[in-house]
Amino acid sequence: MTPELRHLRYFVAVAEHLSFTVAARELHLAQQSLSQQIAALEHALGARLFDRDTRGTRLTEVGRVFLPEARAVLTRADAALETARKAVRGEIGRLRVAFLVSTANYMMPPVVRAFRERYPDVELLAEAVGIAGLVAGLREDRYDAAFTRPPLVDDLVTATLVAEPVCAVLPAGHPLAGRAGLRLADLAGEPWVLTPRGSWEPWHRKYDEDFRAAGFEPQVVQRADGVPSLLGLVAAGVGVTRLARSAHSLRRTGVVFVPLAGERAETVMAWHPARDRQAVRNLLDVAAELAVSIDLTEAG
Amino acid sequence: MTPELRHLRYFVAVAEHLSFTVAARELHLAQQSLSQQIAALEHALGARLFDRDTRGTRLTEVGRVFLPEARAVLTRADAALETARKAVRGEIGRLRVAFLVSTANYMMPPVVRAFRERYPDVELLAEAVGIAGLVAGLREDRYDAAFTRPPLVDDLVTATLVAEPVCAVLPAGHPLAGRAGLRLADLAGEPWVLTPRGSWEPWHRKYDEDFRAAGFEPQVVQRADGVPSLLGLVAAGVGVTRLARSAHSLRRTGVVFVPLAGERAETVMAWHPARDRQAVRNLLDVAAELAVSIDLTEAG
DNA sequence: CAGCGGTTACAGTCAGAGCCTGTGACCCCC
DNA sequence: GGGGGTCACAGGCTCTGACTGTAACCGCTG
Repeated sequence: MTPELRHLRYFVAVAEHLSFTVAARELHLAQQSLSQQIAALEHALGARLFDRDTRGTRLTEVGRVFLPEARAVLTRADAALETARKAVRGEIGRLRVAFLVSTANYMMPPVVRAFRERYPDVELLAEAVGIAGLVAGLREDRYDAAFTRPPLVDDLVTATLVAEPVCAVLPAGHPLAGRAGLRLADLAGEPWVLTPRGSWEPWHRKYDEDFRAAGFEPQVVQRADGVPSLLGLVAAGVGVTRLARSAHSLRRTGVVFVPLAGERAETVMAWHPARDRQAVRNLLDVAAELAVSIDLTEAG
Repeated sequence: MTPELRHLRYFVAVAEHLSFTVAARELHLAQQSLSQQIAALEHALGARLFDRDTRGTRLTEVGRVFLPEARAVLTRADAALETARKAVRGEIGRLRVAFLVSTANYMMPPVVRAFRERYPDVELLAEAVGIAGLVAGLREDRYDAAFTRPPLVDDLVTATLVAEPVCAVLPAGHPLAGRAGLRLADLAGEPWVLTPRGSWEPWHRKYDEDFRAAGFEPQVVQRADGVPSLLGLVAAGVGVTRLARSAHSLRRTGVVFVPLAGERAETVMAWHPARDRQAVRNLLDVAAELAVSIDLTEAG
């Protein structure tokens, strides 16, 4: 027989009470069963742990030596289980989070900061990536969660955190730059600067729908990847584009942001349903809490 | 269910091989049984430890956190068992040893030194005590072993270590002091200095026999407890006495030791048979080894 | 594309471990 | 001397931790 934690628990209980009867009562089992298990432990160790006769129970020298050892093992085991439970609650471990580059500027700092404060024992790995890498990373278990923009794909779960106005982005001095608001149709005749079609299919399908609903097909004079590039081209007067208002924080000169009626850009947290761990839930909770308490899209 | 060491062993094995099948082979059990036990452990923790499908097994985040914990518990448990085994072998623990005051001067230093060297992790408590306290201490479990002189009592076990000549102790200048050897009968007419009759019955019964065998009853002019007192009285010319040769080391001036024909004084190790631990055996071995390698009675 | 070798999971069965109750021997104290 | 305390022994029950047999699934290979 090889000793189990049960034997150590029994041994410590008997050693603490120096009585099989009392220890058995505490352990909620019969004195006979306790005697049996202690005997088995003694057999495994090759020595008696207690001197016992009709007038009581005393530790032998081996028992005296073994008692602190047994206690230490039990304490260590308890600690191990407690650590495991903490991991289950998502209070310890590692969390790999991707931030879509175009949302990273305003989402990453407050989210990372708040999460680290709330869960200091979780190793949070934050990374800013493009949309394709983000989705692939979630699917292939390189990220546990991601902050990004919809629409994505069916096999990922998302939760909406914030919605902000979508704006027409015009060069400073553009005839429409002074308006308080615009409809997408107002920009039908403008030259457009957009991202390459291949960047992320679901987005471009939605763009196509939006323009069709506004009754025109945009005349694309230039395609460029990344919000800073688009803003640069707009500032240079190459054309106009359409971005979430939070993008304004990336470039304040040479461009004007005018809200487009009825359009909203959402920021969501996304994750793979098969890897729905508590730590991911905790991250969502922290981010959602943050979203109601401060305007994340203004923070950048 | 509360996790046992078995579950941790199984978990570590699966985590190390990342395969239930291979781990089961190593653990000498069926894959199904292993799966069952891991499932039980996961149920107890409230979370899966492995992501498993038909193409393999991977640790979950909780599993990654728990693995070093489980290893630590198993390591601690192994250490505890190893410590227990050392205690069984008498290589660790506490040993309470009594030395009869009249043998302590030559026995205690070499025995304690040799034992400490051989068993550095055993806490050796050495004490010099009178014969009555020594026997009572062995019987009442205050000492684990004792070095003393026979005869003792039936309920204690003894092992002889050394035998030395018994000497007549005479004042310097006594007519017989120049002799190379004496018989007890030669001292029939002398005034005697002896220990009080009450000090230890078995000894005095033997003295009585010795004197009866020598054909006289000693004329006791003074009784005094302890070898130094006897030596002092002999040196003062009050009378003669009879002591083991090793007592000479306690007083070199004013007294002369003359061997008595045929008489030997033994030094024994004594212990209680009910407390016959390995550590006691080890002490006996060390002392016996010492006895053959050096003349303990001369060492003092 | 079918078959084979690999994975784990599910279902049913069995032996034994661990627990129970009943009983006995012994010691101490009133 | 009896009552209350100790622990040990014996016999029986239950459930757990094994086993075997089977199925579902994936990916490689011929």
